[in-house]
Formats: sequence, structure tokens, C-alpha cells
Amino acid sequence: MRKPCCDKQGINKGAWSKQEDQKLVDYIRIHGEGCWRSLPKAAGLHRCGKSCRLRWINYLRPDIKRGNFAQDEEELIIKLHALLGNRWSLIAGRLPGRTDNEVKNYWNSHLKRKLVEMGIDPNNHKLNQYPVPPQPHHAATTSMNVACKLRVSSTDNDGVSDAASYLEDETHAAVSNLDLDLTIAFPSSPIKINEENQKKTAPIARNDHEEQYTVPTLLLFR
DNA sequence: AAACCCTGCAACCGCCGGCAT
DNA sequence: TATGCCGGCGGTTGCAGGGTT
Repeated sequence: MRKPCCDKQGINKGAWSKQEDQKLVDYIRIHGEGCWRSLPKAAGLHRCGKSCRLRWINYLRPDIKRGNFAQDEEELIIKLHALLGNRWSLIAGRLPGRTDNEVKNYWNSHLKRKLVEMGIDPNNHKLNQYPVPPQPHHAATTSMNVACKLRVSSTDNDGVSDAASYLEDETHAAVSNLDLDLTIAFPSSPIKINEENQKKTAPIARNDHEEQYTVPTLLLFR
């Protein structure tokens, strides 16, 4: 039986007060990040160590970039999610000043919906649309530059785990500027994400045709 | 103006892996 | 090798605030 991370009695929960924030910041400024379990007591906080760590990492750290995500950050999150899946800490590690919690929240509240609206399954980054006649400019490319063709390295891009281990490998830490080509590239039958079609095409109707059409797969996962 | 609904975000919970003993 | 501790992670929840009816 595992012990709880801290004694629940006499422990504050919920939103942090200004005073608590100040105590935490002051303590870490002097002593640095360290043993989170003993920190609350040492800092005079009635909080569990985990809570302190979370508060510091997600909110109080001085290098945190707050505010809206830029377009390039959005694109990078989408690309990295296609590579790594829900490995938010790894994704956040590629976005200076952003935390895993923030990236996760942004994905769940904004990007997921955005991809769905574009006819892209946010879980596997595959297009849900039917092939339609080729168009000179793909709607998705202009609005989001969705990750369809990803070049991580010249040879290995055959799956999430490989990409993840690649990114995790500290020896490759310098490779933060992955060459990720974002253009939609359908080898044989380019398709158009047409918002009108999207509205008309009910999910049930799509299912009826799933057998007939080969749903295009992002190059990464081919 | 009030009630209800929706959205975004901060925080919590439980699990897992690494490490020390 | 087994066990326990600790930090880190991802999923989930709860709530505040804004929008809509």
C-alpha cells in the first residue's frame, strides 16, 4: 500500500493566495529548487510538496512566457504532437517558456477543435475527408500548415516512439530546429478540405463510405 | 436582471520510472 | 532482487468568468 504523497490533514488545497506565492518564490529564490517534499515545511507553507512544485513550474517560474500562443508555436505543437502524441512535457520542452500544463490545456481547448474543424483527426493526425479533385491551394495549408510531411531525419521517421526517443536523447538536444516540412503532400490524389463539404458530410454518411475510400494518411505514418 | 451554458485554465490525483538501500 | 521514496507526467476535475437565452 502506497503512502499518500503528504499528510492530508492541515494541508491547503485549491487556489494559491498571494502570500503563499510570495513564500514559495522567496524560498526558492534563496534555496533553489530542491526536495519538494520537505520544501513546504521549510518555506512555512501548508501545502503538499507536489502542489508547490506544480505551482512553481506552471505559474511562478520567472522564465514562463504567458499569453497567447503565436502562430509558429501552434504549428510546432501540432507537428510535435503528430510525432510524440500526448507527451506534453517533451512537447513543452521544445517551446521555450511554455509548460506542459499550458501546452496540454491549449491543445485540448483550441488546437484539438481546430484540427477537427479542418477535418483532421487530432488523435492520429489523419485526414477524415474524402478525396476531391485537386486544388491549387489547400485550405489547410493556408490556415494552419498542418503537419503532413515531416522530416525528422533522413531515414528514421517511422513512428512516435522513435521520434520521441530521438527527441529525448540529450545528444540530439541541439536539434531543436527540426526540419519539419509542413506542406500537405498527397502523393497520388490530393484532396481539399472544403468547409461546405465538411458540413454536408455527416459522420454517419462518412462511415458508409469508409470501405470504399482509402483515407489519406500523413506521410509520417505511412 | 436572472438563469443557464460554455470555455479556459489552474490545480489535483493517481500512476510510473528512477534511484537508493 | 525486493522494497520504499521521490519527482515527474498525463488525465481529469472544479471553478471563475464571459456569453447567451
